[in-house]
Amino acid sequence: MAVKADQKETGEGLGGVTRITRVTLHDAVLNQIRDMIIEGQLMPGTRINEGQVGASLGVSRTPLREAIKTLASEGLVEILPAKGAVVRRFTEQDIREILEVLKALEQAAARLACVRATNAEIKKIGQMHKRMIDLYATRNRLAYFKLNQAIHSAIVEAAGNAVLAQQHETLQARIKRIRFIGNETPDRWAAAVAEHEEMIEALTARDGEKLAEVLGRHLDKTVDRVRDVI
Amino acid sequence: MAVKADQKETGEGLGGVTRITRVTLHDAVLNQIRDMIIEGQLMPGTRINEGQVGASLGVSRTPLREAIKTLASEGLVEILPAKGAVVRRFTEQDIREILEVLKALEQAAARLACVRATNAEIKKIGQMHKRMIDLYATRNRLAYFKLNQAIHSAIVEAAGNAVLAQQHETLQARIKRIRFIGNETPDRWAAAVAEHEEMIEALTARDGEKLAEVLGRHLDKTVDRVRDVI
DNA sequence: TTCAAGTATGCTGCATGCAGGATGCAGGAA
DNA sequence: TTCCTGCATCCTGCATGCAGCATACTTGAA
Repeated sequence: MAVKADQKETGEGLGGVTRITRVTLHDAVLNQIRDMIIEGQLMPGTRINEGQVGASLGVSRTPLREAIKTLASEGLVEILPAKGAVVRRFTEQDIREILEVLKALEQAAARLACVRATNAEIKKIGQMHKRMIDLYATRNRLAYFKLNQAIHSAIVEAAGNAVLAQQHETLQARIKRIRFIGNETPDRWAAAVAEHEEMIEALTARDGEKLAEVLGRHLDKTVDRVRDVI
Repeated sequence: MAVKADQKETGEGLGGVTRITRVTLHDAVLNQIRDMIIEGQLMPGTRINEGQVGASLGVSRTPLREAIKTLASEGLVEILPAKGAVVRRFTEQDIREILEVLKALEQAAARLACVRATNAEIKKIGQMHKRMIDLYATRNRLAYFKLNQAIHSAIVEAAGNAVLAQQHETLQARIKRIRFIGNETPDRWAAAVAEHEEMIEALTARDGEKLAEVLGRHLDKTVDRVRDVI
């Protein structure tokens, strides 16, 4: 299974000509492994054997090692000197801390987004919300989950702060898997949807404080939602 | 000039025996280069020639490249495919965004610290503040600056959230250099000191909201303090 | 049978080799 | 003179080789 070099548009040259982008193996491997961890193909505690993983990706150890170092700095893997890298396992304390920071970031984003977001952005988020409600109605859990995360990311992006968005994305990646497998009881799920409803109202009204407050509640509850899957 | 392998205490074995720590070249190089960037030995825009830098550190290209990848994910260097790595240059927009996030993080830390910090921690921060005042009195700019940063970090650490502290540290590193060379006019410097005074009062009173408010003001002003050095 | 020491294997950490692309310079044409 | 093209050099990206440590196994003794 070779790594597929995904294209990425980085602006254009003359007359709409798409500039060709070189994707280094390092980058390709990095994204691949990150996805494998998030999607649960590499479970927490799994040793990453450089020889094996490299071979299975059709890549030598060098770019793989570079990718692992990056993943370590993103907090997704842990490097044990002279022993190798393992997919990081998070304690309940870790989760609480991550959610606490995510809360701070999203609340800051909320206040900024209510000031800076364009009407188009707000409208788009509202539409995402509507689609999410549909998915809730049909209990399409996977699609619901993805759109849910996308909404949170969209709010953060609407704050117009790339650094904030990037930090948020990195932290969110750490616990994405755990959030997904967290068991959503029917009433908790309903409550989450209701909170989202409030969020959209606050955003539409550009009420930053209100939006921050709802997001805070929303994330506080997340701790309970994932507690039993650690 | 060989890389010195700095020791790091990672808990202790039996009877206070310091456990020997293996420092990989990757780590040593990483810390070395990070310091070189922060201390201005590697200026923004500088190309990092793997051959040269590796030779000057007495290290082969492999661990150096791994370190560079990590620095890139920390946002201190930029990797241009097939061209190499350059020390990242920050625009005024970048600085504003970073400070905005630092503000969010420090404000969150402020509220948490006022709840969770031990009296000993608060006392210690108060003492650091007193020492800083002395340094201000003697206009010892370098020492003042370092202690100033240490105080901010101490407040964040007092929040008892390792993830928060780590994110803060990483972001702070990005603009440490710029903050240092930012020209502190006498009145702006005095204002900063006065704000610090307020901060310590709020912290001692465990008034999280007040502390968050002062920190917010403090960081808002920082944009002005560094604007002209970009 | 159990424990310990010695041995063997495997894997990581690092160095180095090699190919391909990027940069700079020289030479020629307009 | 200026611009373009071809060439030489340099450097990055990746693969691979090698040494040393960690772990597992084996053998022997209590």
